[in-house]
Amino acid sequence: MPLRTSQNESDELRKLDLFSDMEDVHFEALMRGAYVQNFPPAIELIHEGEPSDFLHVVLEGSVELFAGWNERETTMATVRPVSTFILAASIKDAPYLMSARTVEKSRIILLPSSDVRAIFDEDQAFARAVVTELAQCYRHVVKNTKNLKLRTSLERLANYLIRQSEVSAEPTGFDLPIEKRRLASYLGMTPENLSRAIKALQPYGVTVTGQHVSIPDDRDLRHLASPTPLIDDPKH
Amino acid sequence: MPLRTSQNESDELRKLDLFSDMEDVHFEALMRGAYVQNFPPAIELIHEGEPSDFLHVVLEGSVELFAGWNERETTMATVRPVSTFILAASIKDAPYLMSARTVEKSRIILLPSSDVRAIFDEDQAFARAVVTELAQCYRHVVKNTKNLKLRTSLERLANYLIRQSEVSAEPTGFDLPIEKRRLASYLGMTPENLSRAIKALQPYGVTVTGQHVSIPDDRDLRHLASPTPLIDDPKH
DNA sequence: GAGGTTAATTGACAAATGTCAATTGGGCTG
DNA sequence: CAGCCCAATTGACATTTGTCAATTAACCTC
Repeated sequence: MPLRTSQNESDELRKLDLFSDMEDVHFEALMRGAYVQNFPPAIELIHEGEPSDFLHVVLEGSVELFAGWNERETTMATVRPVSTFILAASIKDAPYLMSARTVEKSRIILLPSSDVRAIFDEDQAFARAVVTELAQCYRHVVKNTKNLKLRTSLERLANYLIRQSEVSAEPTGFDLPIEKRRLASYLGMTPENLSRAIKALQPYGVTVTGQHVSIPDDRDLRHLASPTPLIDDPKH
Repeated sequence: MPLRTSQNESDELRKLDLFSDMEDVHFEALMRGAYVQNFPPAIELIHEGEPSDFLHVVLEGSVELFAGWNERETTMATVRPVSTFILAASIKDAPYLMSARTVEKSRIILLPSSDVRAIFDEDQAFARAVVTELAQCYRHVVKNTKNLKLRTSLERLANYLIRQSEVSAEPTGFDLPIEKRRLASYLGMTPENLSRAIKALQPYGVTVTGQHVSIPDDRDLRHLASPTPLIDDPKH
């Protein structure tokens, strides 16, 4: 049963760059039309090809964006709190190019796309924030394309691990944020190949135990990986 | 030597969706600050990692967008008249993620990015057109990623040829719009592999002679390719 | 703690694709 | 028209990655 958002949840949403500069009256109108819902794992929230009736925001849990073709499927991204996904389809009233399903129990806000578009037409600050968000999404996917076309699967894994290590900034290592079979799919390889690639990175200082990764000395790994902000840094 | 744009060229630019709803006074201001220049083939217009000082518009000729990493290079897109490229970097004042070079002799308009951003802040219709353009660019790259991850190189070529055949709508076939080695790179394979893939498609009704492609009966090809608008249709 | 289920690893082999070099074809210039 | 240069094709082989199946590991429920 869909519920209205609590004050706390509205505040969480307000903090997002996308909504933070929106006029109060517009934000309140958006919240009045919003639903919040809990979903169990493995529930498909949207399906590629369908019209985008809502703009979704992940408040808790996580959501996998994936795409399929001819019985094949690939993971395109994982969405974590607090963030939206597939803004482009909502804003332009175009069909979804990707599907989405919950990875774990998740709490999602659904904002009617028609409300979002109406405010977009009225609120200049929101329009600008939409542009920023779309530009960032676009740049992110361009980097992903470069990663896929320019690097082998071993190089993609190496760079991924370096990136995650930098983000966690823990000297004892970090936990992979998703299951290995999904990580494999995201990186454009099979689970078997990921397993072999993880093993192949051991001589470069990488130790993986279950979900835990530690890289006490990453110099060799960095030499193999050759990270560049033009591919690997989401903020660049 | 950079020249100012002629009335004819301004008119060409005005016709673009990106600029067509811009207020006259803003468009005129943009044109006053614009340069137009002829470039011979193989000239690098922009380099990845560099700041985006100009928004470029291709009036004549063609421009290849490409990216490199560790001595490797890949073709990301080909830009034809009349259109812009890499709007996201200009609008957000971010470094270019791709380089661009002329494929043939080309006539390019250069619009100072600072002028573009200033008008973006002022002109609501232009801001909306920017959103449309960015959403389209984003969706295009997502389809490209799906193509790369979900399909083999043979399938990518098959779908590319079907797409080009539909666009040309000529019963006698069409000419490939770019050189084969660049097409190979764009589709994510080596020139040798493209050559073999072209050969492998002959039993499916594909005949290639130099740049000319004819597909008198495309039923078998379509069966192999399984085209879908969610990957292959730029307007979907 | 046992049993069941799913994820991950491993082995063996197949397929797809890349690399390198030689040859052929096409286009351009003098 | 000849010569040169570059694009494309082809052959042989290497590498990367996928597929399939078996085994092991991990997690969850009763």
